[in-house]
Amino acid sequence: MSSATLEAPVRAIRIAPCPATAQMAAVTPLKTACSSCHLRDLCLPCGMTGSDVERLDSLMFTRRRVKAGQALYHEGDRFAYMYAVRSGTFKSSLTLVDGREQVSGFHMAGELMGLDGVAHGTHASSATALEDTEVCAIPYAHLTEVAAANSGMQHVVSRLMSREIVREHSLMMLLGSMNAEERLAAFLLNLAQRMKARGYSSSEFHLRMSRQEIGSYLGMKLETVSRTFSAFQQQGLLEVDKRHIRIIDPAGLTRSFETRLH
Amino acid sequence: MSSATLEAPVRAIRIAPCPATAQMAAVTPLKTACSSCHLRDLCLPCGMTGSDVERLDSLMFTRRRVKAGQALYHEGDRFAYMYAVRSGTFKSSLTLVDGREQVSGFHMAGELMGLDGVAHGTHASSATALEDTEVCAIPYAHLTEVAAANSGMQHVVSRLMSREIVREHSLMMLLGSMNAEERLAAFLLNLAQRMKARGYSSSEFHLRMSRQEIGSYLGMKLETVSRTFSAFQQQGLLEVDKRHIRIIDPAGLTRSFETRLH
DNA sequence: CGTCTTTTTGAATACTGTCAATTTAAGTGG
DNA sequence: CCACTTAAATTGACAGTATTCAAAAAGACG
Repeated sequence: MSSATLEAPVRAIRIAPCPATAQMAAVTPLKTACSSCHLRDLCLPCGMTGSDVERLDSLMFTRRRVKAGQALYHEGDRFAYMYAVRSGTFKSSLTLVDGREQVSGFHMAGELMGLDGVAHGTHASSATALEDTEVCAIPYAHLTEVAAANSGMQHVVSRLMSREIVREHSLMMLLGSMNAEERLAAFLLNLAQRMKARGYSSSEFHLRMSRQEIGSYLGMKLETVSRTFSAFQQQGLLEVDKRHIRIIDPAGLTRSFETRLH
Repeated sequence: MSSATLEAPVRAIRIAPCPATAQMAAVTPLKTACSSCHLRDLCLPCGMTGSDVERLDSLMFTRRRVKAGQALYHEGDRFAYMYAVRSGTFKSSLTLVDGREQVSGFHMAGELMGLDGVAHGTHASSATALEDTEVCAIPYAHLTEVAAANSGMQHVVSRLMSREIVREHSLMMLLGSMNAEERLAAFLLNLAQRMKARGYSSSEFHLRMSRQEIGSYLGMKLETVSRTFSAFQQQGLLEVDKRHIRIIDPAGLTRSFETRLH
């Protein structure tokens, strides 16, 4: 139940002009204006000016709820929307030839999903809610229309895509050159930083993903993830209770992947 | 010397309106029109119409030569150009905190580099020539100008960036879920396919990168790369003579990473 | 021709994966 | 509400794979 306190701030996000109920949202999707969104600083951090945001507002993005375990889109679906997470957590994943799942990312409030679909017009990965979630659906065609009339907006979209490329670079780095402890340490510190950016505690949080999903993302088996959590606990770096994490010694965690000896 | 025959077709690429000498190029950079470029089908495969290409031509990209071992740009350099490889091979890499190099990609004729710089206005990785090379320098500011006046062009740029994201997804997959043999097999088959798309033999080619660079890219040590080459040779899948590769049994290579048993 | 780099190969070690058993948590249905 | 089933997480023992250290051979280059 300790996770409830952590969830509270996310649940508190409400759109000023449309304080509708959840029931209404399920039937008639809410529209959301970026200018009044509590997440705008996270979502559009690429130097958007006030006038850019106003232009975005002309689109009034549709909100959509996705329940825990449900998919927002599937690998191969036609690409028409990109999505901004409003609340909750998603995973991106793709299915390997042998049927196993490969997790390629986790997405928290204010982060974007679906940009990999621009390339071929179909989503290259699936997005699945790890808890009850809410997203803004951004019609890509409309976005490019706005962008065509406004080069500033175009820059924003380009930067967002480039940011995704950079993000994946660093993950490749992680997968290519780190051992199990370093990978998990980097993962936890990254999560902590993102939690902090969202106003949560960076030292204590609840994992929304399973050991298996973490392992898939970090390129290791779920047993190794579990063992590494235990090792960190024995080293006095963490307290772990299933999915509840308390970081006791962040500097020690940082050292564990900066002090590369092998 | 066997590589000379492989290089010949690349060297043969000449721009129709400007058949200048290499010496001239070093002093007064040549300008290149996309419409007359032999690589246009590789470089702009995202559904560009004839009129789009004409608009691109108004920019007349500057050509630049980069000698083997030299950097086209460094990690941290201000981002102003993206680059299209005209001939030769590049590697993208970044420097880890401990000073080691992490290779994040290899780029052949017709492929783009530098898109990771859009995010923060500085290049997130370095690009180094693995042999004597030639690139088209594409001023990003001009490109966005053209794109602003032409939404079709904007789509092209967006698709190119998205394609980069998808490419990195598949590399992550590789790093996250494959063993040494599978990684090297996937790498070689990918190279073979790209050679074929450029009109070279897909069964016999010359590697432009060292075992160490391959290892860095694939997340394994150079010794393991070497051992895996030897293993493939013993299995009758390859003939390896240093950097000269002949693929004897492509189907066998494919099986080696499709028949995933672990 | 000597030096430096790259590549190959061997032997020992370390790490991660595999298999299996147990515990705990979370649903499900009577 | 409780027994039952299912899923998630932990832990141990062992096997397998990749890394490390070391040495030697083969080119590359001035």
